[in-house]
Amino acid sequence: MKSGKIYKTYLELYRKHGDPVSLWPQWCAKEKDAALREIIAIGAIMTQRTSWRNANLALKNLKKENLLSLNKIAALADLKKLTELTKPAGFYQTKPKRLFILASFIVKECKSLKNLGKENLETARNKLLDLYGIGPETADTILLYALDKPTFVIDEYTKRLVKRMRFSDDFNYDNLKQLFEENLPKDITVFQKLHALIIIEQKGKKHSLMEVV
DNA sequence: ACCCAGGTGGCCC
DNA sequence: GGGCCACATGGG
Repeated sequence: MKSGKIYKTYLELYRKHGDPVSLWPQWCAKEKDAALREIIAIGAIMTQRTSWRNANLALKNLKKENLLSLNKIAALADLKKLTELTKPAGFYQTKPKRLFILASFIVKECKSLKNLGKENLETARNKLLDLYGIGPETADTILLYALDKPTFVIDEYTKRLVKRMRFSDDFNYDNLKQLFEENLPKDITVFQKLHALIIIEQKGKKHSLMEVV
């Protein structure tokens, strides 16, 4: 493809919508940095094929029970409580299990999210992809937003943009990811902001998770 | 009574 | 290895 089209789109979206501060709920902004990164990792699972509104209900339930923490989730004896609290996010047979597996991996194998972030990007990505319930989009969301790694997230919104703008007719996840990464400055804030702007462009700010409190 | 929402893993061929 | 399909809740 003609180089620069993707970056130009970023600049246009930025001019149109302004700085996309955060896709995460307002109440998350009050969290401390390390806690916010954990919420993002947990939220990445809760939002799988689920409206942000419902994902946010699950996050708020976890917060109310003081379980919005990888350490606390990993320490649970069974999935009963997780199942009950995350029910609004749907898929109650799989999401609690996925969440527990992710939390256990971070706590037991890595010791902390921060430690996972010290790994090389590809190593960390492959470790996440090896976990049950973590596919490329969830892995990249965690890497980009919770670990500040330069990896581009491809979701349904991004695919629709690619289709509409005719950036590519190959919708393979890794190929699309590579296309964006090759046509953008290797700058995590650009990756983060473009992904957010793509969503705002298509849904409108009023529907974003940010507004759901 | 439909349809859809930050996907993923398990089938099938 | 690509193409379907089930999975579940809450809102329009």
